[in-house]
Amino acid sequence: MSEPNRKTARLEDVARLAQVSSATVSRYFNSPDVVAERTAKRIEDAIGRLGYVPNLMAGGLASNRSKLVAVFVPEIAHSLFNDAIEEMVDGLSAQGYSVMLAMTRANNARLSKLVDMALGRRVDAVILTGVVSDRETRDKLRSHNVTTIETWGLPADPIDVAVGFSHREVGRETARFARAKGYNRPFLVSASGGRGEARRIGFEDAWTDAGGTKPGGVEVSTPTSFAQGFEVFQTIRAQDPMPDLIVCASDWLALGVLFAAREAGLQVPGDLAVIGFGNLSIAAEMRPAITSVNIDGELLGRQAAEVLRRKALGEDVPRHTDVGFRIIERDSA
Amino acid sequence: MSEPNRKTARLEDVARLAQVSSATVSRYFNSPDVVAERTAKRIEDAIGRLGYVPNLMAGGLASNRSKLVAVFVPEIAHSLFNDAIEEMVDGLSAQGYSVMLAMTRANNARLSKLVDMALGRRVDAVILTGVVSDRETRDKLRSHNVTTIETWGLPADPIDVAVGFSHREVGRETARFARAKGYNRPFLVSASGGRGEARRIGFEDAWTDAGGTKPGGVEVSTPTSFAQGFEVFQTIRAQDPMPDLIVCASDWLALGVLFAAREAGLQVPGDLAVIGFGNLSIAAEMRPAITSVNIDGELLGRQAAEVLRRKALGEDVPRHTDVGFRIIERDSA
DNA sequence: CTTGCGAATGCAAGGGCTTTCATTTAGGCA
DNA sequence: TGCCTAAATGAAAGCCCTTGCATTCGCAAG
Repeated sequence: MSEPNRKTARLEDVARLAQVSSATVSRYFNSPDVVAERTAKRIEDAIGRLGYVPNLMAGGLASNRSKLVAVFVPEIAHSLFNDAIEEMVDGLSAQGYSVMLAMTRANNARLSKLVDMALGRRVDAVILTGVVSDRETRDKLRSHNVTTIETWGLPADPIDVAVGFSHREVGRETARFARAKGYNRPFLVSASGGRGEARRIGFEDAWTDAGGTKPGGVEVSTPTSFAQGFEVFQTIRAQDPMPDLIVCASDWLALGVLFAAREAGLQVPGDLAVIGFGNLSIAAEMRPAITSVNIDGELLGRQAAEVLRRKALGEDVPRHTDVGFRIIERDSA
Repeated sequence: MSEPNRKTARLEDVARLAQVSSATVSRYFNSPDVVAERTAKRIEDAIGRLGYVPNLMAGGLASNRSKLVAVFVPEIAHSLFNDAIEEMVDGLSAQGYSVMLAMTRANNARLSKLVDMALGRRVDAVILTGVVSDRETRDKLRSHNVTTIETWGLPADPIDVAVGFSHREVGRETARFARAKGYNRPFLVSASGGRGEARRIGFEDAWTDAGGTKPGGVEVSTPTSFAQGFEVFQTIRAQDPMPDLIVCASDWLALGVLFAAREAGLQVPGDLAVIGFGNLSIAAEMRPAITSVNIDGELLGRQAAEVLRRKALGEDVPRHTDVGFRIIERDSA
């Protein structure tokens, strides 16, 4: 930092200044406990004087470990995953991993290109969050033998390992909750795609198993939005008899429904109850606060990081890890 | 993909199979136009057969260009920047850059650590989006001589270059807009921190310059939220005379204010008008749709990518690029 | 003052690519 | 056919680290 170094400092420069070999400096970074304390001091000093920052590309090349993780998401602008991702990124950073974020835009051609980029950087792991992968991509990931963590869902046949929760079970549990709270005419606003359907089916199953009649519903396209909730309310309104509980595929939808309901002069939950999904912070902030399903993003991130750690040590890792979910009861249902 | 290769294929393996030197294969990837068509065909074929994916770490090491860009943001969960980031990531991907996303959590110690990580990976550029950097970090970025793009704001003395817009001018323009629309008693819900203040001051200046009396206001902490808007409405309500226009530091705030106003039985914009900032998609979806200030995230991303391109060619780049902004007039004001 | 042994360090061979410079090839023209 | 030039390709020297193995050091025990 103080030296007017023409080029960026290298390991060897540090070594020379600290009067050790570059191997020792390398060890200082990668296995500090093996370096004598006095030596470490000298090295630290040299690093500071030179403003040295290790070249992780060279390191990765030599060690064949990149300390890079690619996280794939469909999008970030209006994503339900953001909270979870945020916590996941935190967890990974804490373990020294850098995170490459890639947006697939629910587009398989893009996904494939981005996977190539990730593989090209020899990422230590690929994390797919709510991403639907096509056969080709799955094969590529498998054949390249990279740790792949599918998360959010909990697919029966994961590419490598899955850390998530059962959407089917979310549906079931929601039905039980609804029943316990005494609702009689639930209406499902479900999202298109495997996970949304799984929740719908789970709800329907548990509901009819418990003696209810198959609930009405409507399917909306992902990503779900506030506006969709707004619109859907018109459909709901037209039902006769009107439902007494709207189970939404996302908090955005719930917000829209709730808003439209209030505008129409309905009391929530008095005239119409609403349940969301995702537990976005706005669910808690809204008045009435929205009952929603929470996924523990932090736990998810920690488990993902844990999987990486164990894989790195060559340990066996279960193919499925269920992190569960929790219905957060608030005012709206 | 078909060959049972024990290790991942290397450039040399491709070269051997295609009966060319590895230099030629390298050229096939990096300057395709220089490779004869017949040769290219053979190489493509070999790549396909081996399922070869170039090792970007090795490439980066050799070329001293990583094709990696680090994007720093304070957070992603409830960020105003998400739309812009999304578009920026798209723009950079299109140019072959991978994006490393780092969250600073508005914490300088974290920022510093993350900057080290980025520098360690020898990123081609660092993009700071709405990130406030301390002196130490600025110095480090400067001394490491990495292209640094500060964006969202337009600081007077950027670390390297800035691509953004003037928050002061947003404030001014909003005041002009308010005046033109005939509002008389604006009230500012401003965000703490340099950018929020700049907008407030801009508004106040333009408003008083035009003969208005200094508008009332309240400052809220970032990140701004729906709940804050909700709360702030109570303060607004207590004003006598009540303001006729609430200028909010974010669409979240605007949404909260609007919601609270509706609950209180006020007509928007009849009894109370609201302006947001950020033009989140929910601003357009809301009923009444919220008048907001739009930043062209795509343009921002394109300009950032353009700066990288020109810097890479050794061209001079202006230290400031103003991408402007636009007030989107909708129903709420 | 040896000897032995673990702890600390050094040596040197890669890791997979890019790029400069040199060489070969192909094509056009006399 | 022969020569010249441009296009295409090849050879090899790095880029900056990590790590297995060899060596040295320091110190306790004999």
